[in-house]
Amino acid sequence: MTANHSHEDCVVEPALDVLFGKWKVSILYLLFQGTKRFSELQKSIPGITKKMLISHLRDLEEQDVILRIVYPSVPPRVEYSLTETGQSLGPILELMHQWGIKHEEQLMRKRSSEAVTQS
Amino acid sequence: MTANHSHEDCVVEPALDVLFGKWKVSILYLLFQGTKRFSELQKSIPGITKKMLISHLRDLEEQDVILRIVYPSVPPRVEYSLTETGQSLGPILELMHQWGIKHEEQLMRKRSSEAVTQS
DNA sequence: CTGGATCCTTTGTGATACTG
DNA sequence: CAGTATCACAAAGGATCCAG
Repeated sequence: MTANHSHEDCVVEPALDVLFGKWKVSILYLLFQGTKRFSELQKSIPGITKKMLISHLRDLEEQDVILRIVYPSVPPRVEYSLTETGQSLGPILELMHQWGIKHEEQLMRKRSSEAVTQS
Repeated sequence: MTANHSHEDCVVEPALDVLFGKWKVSILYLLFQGTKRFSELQKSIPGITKKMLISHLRDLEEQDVILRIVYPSVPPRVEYSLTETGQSLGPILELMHQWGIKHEEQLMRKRSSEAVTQS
C-alpha cells in the first residue's frame, strides 16, 4: 500500500502505512491516553467492529507501534499500550492536527475574502 | 475515508486524506521541486497510469493542495504547482520522513540486541 | 472477554481504448 | 498533450456466526 515509487529519498511510506486505516488514528489517540483493554477500545470507538479493531491492532503490533500484553486469567484480559515507536508518532499526529485546524480556517477565510479579492 | 470517528479534538483526518493514495506523496514530492506539467509528472513517476495521476491530481486540487493552470494552446498545456496549503504540508512530510528513517534504524537495533536483551 | 473464520459490499487501482 | 470512459481486479471494510 501507499506506493512503490522509487524516489530514493522520500521515505514517508512507513509512517503513512502505520497511520492508514479507517480507525488507526482513533486507536492511537486512545492509547496516547494510556494503556487500554480490548473492550475499552471497542466501546470508546463507536461504530468499529471487533474484526476491524483486531485487524488494526494486529497491524500496529506487527509494526512495533503498540504492545499487546495477555493476562492468562479467566476470562482473558488483554491490554494494549504504545511502544516507544508508537509514542514517537505523537509529533506527527500533532502536526497533522494543527494542519487540519489551519486548513479549515483557511478555507473559511478564502470564502469570506472571495467577494473582495475578485477583480 | 480514514474514519468518521467523533473524537472531537482529533482532527488529523484532513491531512491523512490529502496524503493517502498510492501516488499522492510521489506527486507532492515532485511538486515541491517546482511547477510541473502533466507529462512531466507522468514520466517522473514510473508505473503510474494517466487515470490514477489525473484522479489524484483532481483530489489534491479539490482539497486546495495544488493549483492547476491550463494554457489554451495547441497542443494543450497544463501546469500543476503547490498552493500555500500544499507548501504547508512540507513539515509533515519531513517529520514522517524522519520517522521512517528512525524506525528502520530501530528495527535493526532491535534485531542485533535481541540475543543480548534476552533474559 | 478476546479473537478467529466466513461471506459480502465498497472502494482503490490497473489496463485499455477513445477524444478535443 | 491532457484528459475521459469502461471494464476488471484486488484490497479494505462490514456483518455475522463460531470458539477458547
